[in-house]
Amino acid sequence: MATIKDVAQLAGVSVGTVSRVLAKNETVKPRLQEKVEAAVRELRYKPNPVARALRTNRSDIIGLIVPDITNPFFAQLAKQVEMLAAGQGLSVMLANTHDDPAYEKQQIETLLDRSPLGILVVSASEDNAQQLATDIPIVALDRTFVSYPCVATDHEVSASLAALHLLEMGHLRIGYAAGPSETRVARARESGFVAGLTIGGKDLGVKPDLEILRGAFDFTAGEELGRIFLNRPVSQRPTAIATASDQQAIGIMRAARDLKIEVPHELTVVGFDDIPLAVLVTPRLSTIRQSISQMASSALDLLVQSKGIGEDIKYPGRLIVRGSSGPAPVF
Amino acid sequence: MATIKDVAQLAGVSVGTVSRVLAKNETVKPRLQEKVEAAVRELRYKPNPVARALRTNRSDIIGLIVPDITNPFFAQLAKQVEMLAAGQGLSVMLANTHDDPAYEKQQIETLLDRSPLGILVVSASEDNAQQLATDIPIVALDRTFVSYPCVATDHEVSASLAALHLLEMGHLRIGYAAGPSETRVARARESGFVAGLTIGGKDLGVKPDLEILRGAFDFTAGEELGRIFLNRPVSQRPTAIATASDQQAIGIMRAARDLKIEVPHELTVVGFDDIPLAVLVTPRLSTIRQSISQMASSALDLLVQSKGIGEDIKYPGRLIVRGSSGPAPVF
DNA sequence: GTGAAAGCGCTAACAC
DNA sequence: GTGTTAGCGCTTTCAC
Repeated sequence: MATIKDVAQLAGVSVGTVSRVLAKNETVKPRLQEKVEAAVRELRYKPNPVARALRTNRSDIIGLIVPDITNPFFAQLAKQVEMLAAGQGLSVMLANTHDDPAYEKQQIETLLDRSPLGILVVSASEDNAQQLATDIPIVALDRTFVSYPCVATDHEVSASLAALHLLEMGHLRIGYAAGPSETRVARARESGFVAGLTIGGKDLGVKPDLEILRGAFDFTAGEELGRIFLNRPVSQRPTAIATASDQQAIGIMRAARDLKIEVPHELTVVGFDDIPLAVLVTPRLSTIRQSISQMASSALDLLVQSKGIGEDIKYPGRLIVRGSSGPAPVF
Repeated sequence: MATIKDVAQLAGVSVGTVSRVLAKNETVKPRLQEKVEAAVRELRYKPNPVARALRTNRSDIIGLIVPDITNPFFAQLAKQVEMLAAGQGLSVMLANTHDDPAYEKQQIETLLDRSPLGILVVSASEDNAQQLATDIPIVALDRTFVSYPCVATDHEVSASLAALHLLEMGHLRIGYAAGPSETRVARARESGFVAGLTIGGKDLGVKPDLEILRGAFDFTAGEELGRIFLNRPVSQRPTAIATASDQQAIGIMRAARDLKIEVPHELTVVGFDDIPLAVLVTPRLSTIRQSISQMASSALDLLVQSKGIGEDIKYPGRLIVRGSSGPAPVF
């Protein structure tokens, strides 16, 4: 591999000059600049990122810490981050934390040792993580992390979209399958849904009935909640159920099928997340999709510009209407 | 951050000695060794990986190139690789190729510039990729890549497992939904299935009827193939269908439901891959699971030991029997 | 505006 | 056995 020295020699200039034209901005005479560029081309010279990193204490690597890359949401996030990063000549280092705060800390520290340009972390440690002693920019993604700027979905607003959707279709007996109230997201989605219902109801001059049940985010929990919601006389069961996750929603659809309740004619179901499975179930699931590419893009921007203590950024999700939602039945 | 110099000073030795105790194997007098170790602890010294990489031309980074991290199979692979790597103090750089050979080449070269310990690549360029000019070890994962050693599932053997399973349950009219014959895996799975049926049939002294239909790996193709297989008189339709992918299998189950054919009582379905969705459908899907952790582990070993031109390694998949397979119906 | 030279933190000869 | 030292390839003063 050719080094900067070879280039300097071939171009008949000093290494300093080569370095300057590589760094673009400096004031190098056009004549020399051309000679250097010619030499670079001829030798197919590419600066050694490792040497550069040693000298400048900063490499063109972005660290990405996620709980579990196997989770489709994080996988999508990772993909977007990697794509955007690659577009800027940056590489991505991936680390999983398995939702273990101690392991997360270790992973972050290992990464920090490599002097990355910055670190993006989807944190597992809800609150109790201590500030890192580093000047490497860190941005929290999806969930807050210590006091670093956080780029995330506005779960409140997003959930309220589902509420408005139900109201617009005339539903007045509504169920909400919430997530575990220990988690911040679950609480945010729940309160957003409630708020949306309240405000939307006022606007439309109606007063919807709301029943909230809580459970895990998963399929099984959804099925159980579904049975509770639906295993009662028609006049007492909700005509629409929104959930805190698509898995729950799919569980509820399963429960509905078992009880011979037809979706969407007798029951509307709206999920949250838009997981790949959402389009594979019948009917296809209406849901709220987070704006993953926007999040990735903003987070990366924050890092690259290393806007020290930036402000949190929140993006609303988008309502995706599919076959599982329809107008309220008239009994 | 403390440097090796600080440690040397505090321990009252030279940097060379410190470097030696850090490298473990050298012959350093126990007395000095202890002093150095004490100094390391006191200063919380951690060697700078960047400096080390510059000096040795090799870092403790593993490159991982996949077509698309969003694909659950690659995500699982990535997770395993990352976990195993982290256990050895190695970090993982992730890059997506979007199944584009040109982009893949670029991604590999970018990675190569960072002098990684080695690169794991799940290649998109089926055949036509040229050898890389580098002495950094490369191992192909899941699919062959140029002439580098390849760690993959033995698709033939794995598919034959499905065939034997069907025979053991007494099925004699069997359908196989193959993948697109342009892809190597599809061909391997198909021929493995056929071979399994032939050999197994001989062993059991039976001569099963086999009908093969081909289509894309996806859900929709499965549904179409399913309709062709199943939309005929009972006496002429297969009592069991194996597929080249779980998506196809799930499509077939959907087709069966539409035609009021009950799985597994009237029809056995066996997929391939064990995607997360496989346990969410009703009945749950019997399938062949690739041994992802074994693959990841072997591939990593090959890299770390940089067994130059090692041999290809193939692992058989494992049959996972679930609700979608049952004994052949007696008509 | 450009060249010379001093390191970034580390490893690996090479001396002793 | 241990210390000394010469770089790895680059950026960035500091002179001129």
